Amino acid sequence: MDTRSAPARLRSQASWLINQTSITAHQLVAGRLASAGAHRYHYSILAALDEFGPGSQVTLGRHCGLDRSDVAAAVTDLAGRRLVERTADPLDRRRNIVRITPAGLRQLRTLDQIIATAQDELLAPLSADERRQLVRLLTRMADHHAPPH
Amino acid sequence: MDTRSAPARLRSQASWLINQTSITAHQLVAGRLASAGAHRYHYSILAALDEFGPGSQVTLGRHCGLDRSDVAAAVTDLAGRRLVERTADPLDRRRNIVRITPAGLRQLRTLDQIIATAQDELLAPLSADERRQLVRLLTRMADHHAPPH
DNA sequence: CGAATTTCAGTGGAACTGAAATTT
DNA sequence: CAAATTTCAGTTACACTGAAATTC
Repeated sequence: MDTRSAPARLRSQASWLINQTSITAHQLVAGRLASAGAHRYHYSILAALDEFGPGSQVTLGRHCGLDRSDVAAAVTDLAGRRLVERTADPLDRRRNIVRITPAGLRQLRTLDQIIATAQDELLAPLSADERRQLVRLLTRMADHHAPPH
Repeated sequence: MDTRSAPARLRSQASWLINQTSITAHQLVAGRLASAGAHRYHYSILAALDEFGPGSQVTLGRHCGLDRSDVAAAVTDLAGRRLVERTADPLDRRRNIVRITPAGLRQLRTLDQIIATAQDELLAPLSADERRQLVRLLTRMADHHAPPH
């Protein structure tokens, strides 16, 4: 594809531009994470556990916008690598309590670096000021379309 | 998901924001197109045929960033609905020449309206000035990451 | 021959749905 | 009983790949 020769109709549509950029972003981020044996979901979950502390899988999913099923699968994967621990909640035995391990914290730091590099690649054509503007505008859109809390 | 309560790490990353916004955009656009019995690929192809005139499937794919296989399937679909015509190129019989029909043009006008409405919904939280800024920044990114032509 | 085009079959990740099992 | 949580099986759309058939 050469987006520069796309129909003007598409080139001027926010949804199309966002989608094209999302494909590029995904290729950059997922590609780099894959070479570290990691997955996009893994990073989100480790980040949420680090920032908010241990929590149930439903809570995790709400925090990072992941589906319950995908959280279950990702947590199983992460637990197998000893990056998180999954224990039954003694106060409510329907729930699992998921917590990050020291190894998980170390992995999170590594992934932070990897992802920062990908961001830089993605935002290469923008100045520091423009990057802040873009993040500001996208944040407003994401917040606006988020369900009421 | 409530993106407002996502980890700060994710909320500040351009790639994550773009991805979340892309999901929203896709839901808005694809949902509305579906109620008109249409598909995202269909709109791209009709728009390219309208703007650039008849062309081969490879050309179509290059113009709107679609894979050769997806173009083949979409053109078969569109031809079945008589929105495009597919004829063999007499000068190079490896090629198909795809052209938009009058019915295809009418459908394109309809889809234009549908998609414009979705854009408005997507960009609701932004002022007219901010919408232009966003499109400008995304265009720069898309162009920068496009392959050399 | 090599290269380009179309077409089909299929892969893999992503977002999501339905339903069962368990517990509150 | 209804509601919440986890888990599994499966679905759909999407981006992409490999390979065959045809033609240049």
